Amino acid sequence: MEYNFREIEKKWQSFWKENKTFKAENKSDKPKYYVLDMFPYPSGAGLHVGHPLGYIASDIFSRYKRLQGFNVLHPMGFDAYGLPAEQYAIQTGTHPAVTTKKNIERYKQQLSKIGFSFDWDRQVITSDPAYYKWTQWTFIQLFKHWYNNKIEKAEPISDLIKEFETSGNKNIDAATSYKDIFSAGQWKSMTEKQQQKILMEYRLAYLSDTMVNWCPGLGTVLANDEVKEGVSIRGGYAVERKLMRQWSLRITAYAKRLLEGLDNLEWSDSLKEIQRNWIGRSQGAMVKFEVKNCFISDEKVFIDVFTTRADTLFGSTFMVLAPEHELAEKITTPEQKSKVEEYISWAKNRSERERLTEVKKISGVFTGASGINPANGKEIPIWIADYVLSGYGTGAIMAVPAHDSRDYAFAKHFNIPIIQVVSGGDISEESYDAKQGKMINSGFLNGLDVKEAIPAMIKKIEEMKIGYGTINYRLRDAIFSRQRYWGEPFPIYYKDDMPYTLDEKELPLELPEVDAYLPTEKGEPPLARAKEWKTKQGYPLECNTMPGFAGSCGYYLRYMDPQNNEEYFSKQANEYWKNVDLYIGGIEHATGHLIYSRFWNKFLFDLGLTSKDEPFKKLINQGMIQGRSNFVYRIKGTNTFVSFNLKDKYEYTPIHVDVNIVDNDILNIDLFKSWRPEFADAEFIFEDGKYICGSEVEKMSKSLYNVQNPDDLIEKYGADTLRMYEMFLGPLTDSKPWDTHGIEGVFRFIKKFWRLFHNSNNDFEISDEKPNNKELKILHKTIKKIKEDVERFSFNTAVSSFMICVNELSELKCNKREILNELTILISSYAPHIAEELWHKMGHDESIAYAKFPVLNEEYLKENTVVYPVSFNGKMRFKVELDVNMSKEEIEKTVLNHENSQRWISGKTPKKVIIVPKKIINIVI
RNA sequence: GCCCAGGUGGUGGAAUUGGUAGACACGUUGGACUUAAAAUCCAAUGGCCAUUGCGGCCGUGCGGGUUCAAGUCCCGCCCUGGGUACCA
Repeated sequence: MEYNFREIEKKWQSFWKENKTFKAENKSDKPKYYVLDMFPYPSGAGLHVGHPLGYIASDIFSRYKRLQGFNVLHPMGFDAYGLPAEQYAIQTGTHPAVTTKKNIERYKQQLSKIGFSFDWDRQVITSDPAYYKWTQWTFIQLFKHWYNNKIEKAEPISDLIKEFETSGNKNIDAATSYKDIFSAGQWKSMTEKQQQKILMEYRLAYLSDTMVNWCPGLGTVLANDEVKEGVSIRGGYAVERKLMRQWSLRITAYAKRLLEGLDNLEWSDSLKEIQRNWIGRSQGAMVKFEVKNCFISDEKVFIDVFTTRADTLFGSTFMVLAPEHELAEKITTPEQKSKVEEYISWAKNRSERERLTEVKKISGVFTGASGINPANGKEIPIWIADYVLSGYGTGAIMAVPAHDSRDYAFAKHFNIPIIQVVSGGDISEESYDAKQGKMINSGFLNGLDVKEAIPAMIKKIEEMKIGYGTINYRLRDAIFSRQRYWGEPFPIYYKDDMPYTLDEKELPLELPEVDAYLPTEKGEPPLARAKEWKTKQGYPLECNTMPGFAGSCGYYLRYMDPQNNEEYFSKQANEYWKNVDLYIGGIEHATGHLIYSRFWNKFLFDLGLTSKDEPFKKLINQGMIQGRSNFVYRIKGTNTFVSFNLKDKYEYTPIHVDVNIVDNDILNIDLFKSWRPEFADAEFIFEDGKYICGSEVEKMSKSLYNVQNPDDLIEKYGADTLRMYEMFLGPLTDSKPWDTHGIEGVFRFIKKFWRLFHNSNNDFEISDEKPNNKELKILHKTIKKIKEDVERFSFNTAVSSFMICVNELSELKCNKREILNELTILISSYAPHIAEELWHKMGHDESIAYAKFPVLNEEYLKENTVVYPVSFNGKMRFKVELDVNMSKEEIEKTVLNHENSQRWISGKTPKKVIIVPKKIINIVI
C-alpha cells in the first residue's frame, strides 16, 4: 500500500475521538503532568502555520510524557471575549456570540486536523456563562478581601470590619490608598455610606476615580499593558489620560510576592527580566516637605516625596508636582493662579502620545509657593511640571539638579540654582547621576561615600520623624472596567450610589441582549441599553464589563474540573493536578496575562483554594514564524515587470505578490495574470526565460500575501509532515521564517520511514529476524538522542536524529520487528498518525499513545575503538582509529610513530602531547 | 538612554561540559531510471589556491586576549531583534 496520509490521518483522528484516547482522569495511580498551551482568541482569519507551532511542541511533549507513564492533562479552550468580534458586531449588527461560535468551530476543525492529543471534554470557553460564572465569583471574592501587609496575605473584609469596630484602623497595615487614622468610636459613628467608602479603599477589587488610559477610538479605557507608546496595542488608536470612575484590581498589593516568586520559576531569563522591570522595585525613602506659610483648614500642609537618593537631600533646590497632584492648585499663590491653571489644563489635554514624543521639550510653571528642605531648612520653590508623573511614587519629587539629569535640564531651563553634593563629574556641563563619590556640602554627611550616606540620611529622616525608608513599585493597579459589550458583566449593583455584590447564588449574571453594541447617547456603556438591567429589587446593575484578560486569569484552574457547577474547581482536583508543569505560549503576554494570572492564583492561594502559590512552573516562549514574502518589480509608469536580477537597470516599484503563485522564487506567469485584473496584460522582462521574484522576511500577514495556511499544507503533505516540519524549522524559542520548500525534505523522510515497513511492491512486510549489533546500535543511539532532545525541548535536532536513523536503517535494508517496533513508539509523539497505523499493522490492538517508551541499553552503544582526530598545534590533520582501552602512553607512542605524523613533526621534538581520552589528540610542535 | 537576547555556508540550522566547525535538511549542479513527467536513487556542494594525484591557505559580525586547543571563556567595538522609557 502506498503511504496514503489522507486516509490514515482521518482514520486515526476519528479513532482517538471515538475512543476518547486522550481523556485525562482526575484520579490515577500514575504521576500527573499538566501541559498547557495559551488558548487562542478565535479570530475570523483562522489559523496560519505560526499558530500551531507551540501546540505541536506541547503535544509532542504530552505524548512523550504519556509514553513515560504519566497521567497527562493536555486541554484546549478558547479565549472568546475580545474586541474584533465586537467591532464586527458594531459594523454588521451580528451578535458577537454568533461570530465567536462560528470562529471557534473553524478553529476546532483546523486544530483537529493536526492530530493533537487534547482532552476536548475539558474545553473551556471564556464567554460561556458556565465558565464566566467563576470569573464573576472570583471578582466577588476580590471585592470581599483586603491585603494584610503584616502577614502578606489577603484576608476577609469582614475581619477588617471587626478590627475597625474594636480598635479603629491604627493597628492595620494594609495595601490601601487610605491615609487617615480613625478610632473604633469614630468608625461606629459613621454612616453606612461613609463606612463603605473607607472599605472601598481596602478592597482588592475597588471602585475609584482614577486616571485611566482612555481610548476614544475603541470607546473604552485600557490597562497599562494594553497601551504602548501612547497608542492601543489592538488597533493602534491614540490614548489619552482621563479621570474616570472605574473598577481596579489591587494587584500592587502583591508586587513583592510577584517579584520574589519569579526566582523559583523555570522561565526564560528574558521573560523574568521583563516582569521584574514591569514590577519595577526601587528602594528609597519617603520624605515629608513642609509647604511654607501654607495652611488648609488650620493644618500645616506637607508634600510627600519618594526618592531613591536620600543622600542628595541637601542638594534639593526645588520641588516639582505632577499637574494632577491634589495640592497643585491648592498651594498656588494668587499671583500665579492663572498661569498654573493654564498649564494644568494644557498638560491635561495633551495626548499621551504628544507627551511621549515631546519628552525633550521642557515645560513647567512656578506655583509661587515654597517648600522647606528638611535637611538644611532652606526655602525652595515648588514647581508644577509634567515630567513628574502622577502615577509613580507620590506624584511629587524633591529635585536634585546636580545629580539627576531631568532635574538638571529643568533647572538650567528655568534658572534654578544647582548645588553639588556628591564629588565627581563636572556639573557645569551635565548632572552627575552616578551613585559614586564622596558627599560634600551636606552637613553631617560630608566625607561619607554615597553608599554609606543613603542609609545614614534615611536613619536621620526617621529620627526627625519626617519620613521613613521604604520600597516603591512601578507596577500599577489593573484597571478592570471596559466600556464595551462583549465581556463578563460585573456581579455588582448600586444602592445609594454605592456598589454591592450580587449574591453568589445569583451567578452567573448573564450578558443581556442590547439593540446596538454602541454607547448610549449619554455616553454610557452598551449594557445601559439593555432592558431591565437591574436586580430583582430594582437596583441598577453595573454597565461596564470586564476586560479581555479577565477570562484567562484562571482558565488553567478550570481545566482541572471543568464541569463543576458547585465550585470553581474541586479541592480534590486541584490537589491532584496542583499547577501547570509546562506552559507554552508567546512572549507577548509577559506584562499582561502572565502577571494577572499569577496575581489571581496567589489570591486564590491566600483563600486556600489553590494548593500552589505559582500557577506555571515551567514556561517556554515559542518564537514567531515569520512570513517569506515575494515581490515583483514593475517598471515605473508601465505595466512591465522586470525579473529580480535585471531590475537595477530600471526605475521600479516592488509589489507584494501572493506566495501561492510563486514556486521557488519563480513566478507562475499565467497565475499572475489571472491573479488581479490589472495584471492581465502585464509584460515581462525575463532572465534565462524565467521571471525571478525577490523575497523578504516579514510578519506573516494577509496584507503581505505571505500567509501559509495549515489546511493547504495538510492537504498536500499530511499532518505528520506538517508537525515534523514545524519542529524541524529551528529551535522552538527562536523566531524563524517559514520556507515552504523545506517541507519537501520532511515529506521525503516520512515516506522513507514508511518504506522501511514495506517491500518493493509496497506490501507491508517486516521480518522477525533478530537484529544485529549494528542495527541495535542505530536504534539505541536514537533512543538516547530523542530522549535527551525532547527533555531539553530541542525538537529540531530530534527530527534530524530520526532522519539519520531512518537513513541508516534504509541503507542496511533493516525491516526487523524488534527495531521498527521501538522506532515507531519513538516517533509516535512527533508523527502520531503514521505511527498509529504502522503500530496496528505490526499487530498491536491498543493505541500507541499508551505504549511504553523504549528503554535505552547503553551496552549497544559501547565501542571497541575510537576514531581520534589528531591535531598539530590545534589543527586537525588526520584521523586514527585506536583501541578504546589503550593507555595514554600507548596512544602517544602509536600516534607519534604514525606515518602521517612524520610530515608534521618533521624531525622536531614535540613540546607536548595532549590526549583527552575518547575525544582528541593534540600534538604541540 | 537603560535592560535582555542574538550574530555560523546561497537558505533554515547543528556543534549539549572549551576538544574534528558546517550534522540534518532546503537549494544548486551533474548522473541513473523513464517514451516523457512525477516519484525514487547516486554523486558533488563554505571560500580561495592547486588539480595528474597528494594537498595547502583562509574561515563562526569586527579588533584584541586567555588556552595545548575558542563558534563556545574574558575585554573593547559594530550590527540585528525584543522589552522599557521622563519611574525620581
